[in-house]
Amino acid sequence: MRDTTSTGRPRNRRGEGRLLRAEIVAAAAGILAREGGEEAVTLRSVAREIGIAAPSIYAHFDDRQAIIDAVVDEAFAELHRRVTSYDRSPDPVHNLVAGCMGYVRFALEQPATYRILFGLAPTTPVDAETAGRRTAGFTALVDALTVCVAAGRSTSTEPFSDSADIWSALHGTATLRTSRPSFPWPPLERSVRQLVQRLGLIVIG
Amino acid sequence: MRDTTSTGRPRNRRGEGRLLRAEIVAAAAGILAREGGEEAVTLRSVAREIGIAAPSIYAHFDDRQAIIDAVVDEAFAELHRRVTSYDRSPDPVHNLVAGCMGYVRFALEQPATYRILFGLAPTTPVDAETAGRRTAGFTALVDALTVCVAAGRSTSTEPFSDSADIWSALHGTATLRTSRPSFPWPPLERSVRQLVQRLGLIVIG
DNA sequence: TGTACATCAGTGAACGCGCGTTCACTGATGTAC
DNA sequence: TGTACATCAGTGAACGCGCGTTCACTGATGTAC
Repeated sequence: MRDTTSTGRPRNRRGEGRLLRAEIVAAAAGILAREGGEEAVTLRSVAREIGIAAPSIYAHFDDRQAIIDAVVDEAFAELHRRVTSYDRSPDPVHNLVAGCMGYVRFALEQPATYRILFGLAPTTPVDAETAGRRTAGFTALVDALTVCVAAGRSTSTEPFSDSADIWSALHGTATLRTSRPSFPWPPLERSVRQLVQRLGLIVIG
Repeated sequence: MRDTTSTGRPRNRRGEGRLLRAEIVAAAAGILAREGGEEAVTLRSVAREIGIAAPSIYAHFDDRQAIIDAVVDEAFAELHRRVTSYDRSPDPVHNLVAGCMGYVRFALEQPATYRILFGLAPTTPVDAETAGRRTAGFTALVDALTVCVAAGRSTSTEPFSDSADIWSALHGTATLRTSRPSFPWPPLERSVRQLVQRLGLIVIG
């Protein structure tokens, strides 16, 4: 395994050096998803993937952790999309379940990516704006449950706490299935629907 | 940081070489719990902790992974104790909740240890006996819910599937709280009691 | 009771590996005059 | 239109580190005779 390739990629034109930054983040995200763990994302593995020399990365990132941070930011944005991109229904319960399904599906389809979001306590302290972006998914969940309460479709008296429990249950559903793929799990849709209905105190409409 | 210490531990007496095996497992478990990640358990860190030379470990373990495996086995046994060691009550719902609380408390008190049990898919294939020991906790949960059904305290018609969902929810409750310690979580007991009651279809007795 | 010897419980030095990071550099390309 | 030069987008070699693992070894201790 060589660090460099003779048939290397062509260098970017003048003024287009920033393009490499995006390539680095994309390569890191790819390695993470493919190899299954953050530790596989090294400066050298990223450089190898793109076909550049390892030190070239320092023009765009302070250190290895800065690459990971960029991947994390992108992944949070993608997760938020998955939680909020569904066809709106007049039925608020349907919308709530759809958002939750989006969450769980993301976590199951991209387990390694999901794991760097919620698998460990964040090592780097984050500013308020970043923290906001990182809890946007949860906020959407609370909102969706509150709409159900307002529409008389949930008897929850504490939507925030009940949403926190739903979030925990969704998180556990996705991660435990990832961890124990050969366990005889109930069908995913059944579990998610039931978790939401029972923990969200949904009444049949 | 040196590999060896001049004030090393005294070597074991003849015939007591196996004692070192237990010391190695205990040291590895300690490093794991203290450092928070499996990757901190290296042959050298374990040797340093005990005060032996790194190659001495090879008399007791084939390789690094074998140490981890031994720690995992011990941790599963400990988890099973935590799930089943509570004062039995005539109330089957109380027993069910007590077992679940034991599970979640173990996961919250020893997050790194819990993570090597359920944080990733097992890398080493396991024999049937080992697999059985590793699902003993879940079996206890199904049994406890089944007792509730028999006593008319649960209306669950699918205790196995509902137990799987409870397990997922407990897993998520513990791991997400570990991952997001500064989130305004509801009190732990409230969440666990409510997860069990709602997902287990518990009726007020 | 004395002694040669086998065995046990380790040690110490060395290896090759991939890693993050530093450093001095190179060669193409755009620009000022 | 030509040319000197600054800048940009990287490169290549090297560093020290901790790691897993191999190897030949050592010194205390129990045991056979």
